[in-house]
Amino acid sequence: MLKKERHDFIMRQINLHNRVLTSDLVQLLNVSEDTIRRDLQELVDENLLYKVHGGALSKSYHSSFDDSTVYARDSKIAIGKKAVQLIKDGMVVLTGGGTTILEFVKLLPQGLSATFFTISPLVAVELAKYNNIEVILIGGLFSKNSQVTYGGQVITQLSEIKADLCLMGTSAIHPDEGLTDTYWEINQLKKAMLACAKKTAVLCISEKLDIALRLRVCPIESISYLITELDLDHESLSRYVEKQLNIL
Amino acid sequence: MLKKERHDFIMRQINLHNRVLTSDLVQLLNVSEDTIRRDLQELVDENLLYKVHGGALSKSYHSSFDDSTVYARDSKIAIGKKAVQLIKDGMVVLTGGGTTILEFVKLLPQGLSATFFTISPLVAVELAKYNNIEVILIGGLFSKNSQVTYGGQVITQLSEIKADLCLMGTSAIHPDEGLTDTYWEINQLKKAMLACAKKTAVLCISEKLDIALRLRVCPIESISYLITELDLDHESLSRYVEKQLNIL
DNA sequence: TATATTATTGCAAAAACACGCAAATACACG
DNA sequence: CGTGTATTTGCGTGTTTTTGCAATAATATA
Repeated sequence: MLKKERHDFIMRQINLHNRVLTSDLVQLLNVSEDTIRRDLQELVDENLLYKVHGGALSKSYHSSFDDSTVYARDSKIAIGKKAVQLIKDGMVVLTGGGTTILEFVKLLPQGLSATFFTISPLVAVELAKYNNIEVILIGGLFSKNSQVTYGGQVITQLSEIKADLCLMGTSAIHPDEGLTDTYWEINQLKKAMLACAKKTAVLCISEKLDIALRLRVCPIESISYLITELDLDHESLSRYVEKQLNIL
Repeated sequence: MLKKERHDFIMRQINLHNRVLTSDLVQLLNVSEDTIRRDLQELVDENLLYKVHGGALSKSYHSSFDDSTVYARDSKIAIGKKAVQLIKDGMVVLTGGGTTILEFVKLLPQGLSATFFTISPLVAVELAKYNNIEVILIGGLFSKNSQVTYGGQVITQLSEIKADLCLMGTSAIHPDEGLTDTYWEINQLKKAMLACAKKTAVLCISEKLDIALRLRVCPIESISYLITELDLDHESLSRYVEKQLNIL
């Protein structure tokens, strides 16, 4: 088996299970521990996974608890500031959940008059602090992990909305694979959100760039704006610039 | 399970419940006490939590004074404790919003398995901390004052629900006038909530007794339980006892 | 205060790791 | 084709990390 094949295999395992054990890979791929270790190290160097004692973890897995702490808050604020520029008086905006979106909401100008649909209770509460923003919370099953509403009812309601702009956080974005996700329900949800907005902005801290997970939400071309904390000319973004994406 | 995964698991528990017990973690993660203790120590070193005798506490728990600023919190906790007695496994419960309900939710037993419908985002977030509770957030326009969803869409959705018990806070209750309210929309909302539950419990701190406002929600007879922080034989309750109300 | 629970410390075994080295293989170029 | 170079892989060695155990100390709860 070629090295590249092993690497691909490892990445597939990672995206499938969010983690791999060195010992498992030794058995599955039938090579020595050292080889696996070297493979993992090389993948780390390519910024594709996260190495820990005993194996490796998906970079996006990282987010599961980071979301609830104030992880990378500065970056998120930087992203929020950029996102605010997209919002104009009178707009109808649809937002997802997550801490990045929450930071964005906190940065909105006080006088803004707009209509916000959201699937995140916390975002709704934060939006309610603005007098001239009308807030509509889209109801349904409430996800304990991602703290947003989801399920059939949400998707039905989304289909009745026509928004000017959809703002969503992301678990993974990749220049070729586009937006991807791990959970089926969240995947469906994001698709529905995309479908009901004229334009979509993806808020994404840089460490989630260049990651592809199991389920495809949409190709990169379906996204109108990509907002990261990086400068436009940062090399990590070059592959996205090529794709004609509007990058803030 | 990898060490990093354990750490993430612990942090998730901490962020969810604001605290963890060492002994619980030992069982959940199936490792020795020493390992858990070392894990906690490492997380302390990373400045992610506080360690105390018996377990650990969330850092943000200490810095957020939200709890202590709740008006008449002791009374509300007393009410919450009584209300918890009404909840049994397998129930379908509908709740309104407000700080009293929120305190009640925090007092639910960990293992409870039930379905909760709610119009309050904050209640939904709090309920999501219980693994075996299914949470359905009823969506619609979001009220900046009362922090609950309201309006036609909410009422439509409520009409499709059949709950065993409805728990609501109240702005005013009076032995002759029953439940009353000031705002038309909230009034409509409460009527709809009452209509879809077999029984209704009203959570009410004593200072809201014997008050009648402009708009009538329902006569006192439509209420199944009245829960206050007072003892059953307190004189303020005598007029309600006469009305055959179940008083806790 | 007495008792049970929880912490701390040091230790040892097992597992995982890093490093250098050498054999095998693939590649480049005259 | 032959020779020199680079890459890949596995092995041996010593080191580090992780984990559980036991003995002792500290702390809660009655």
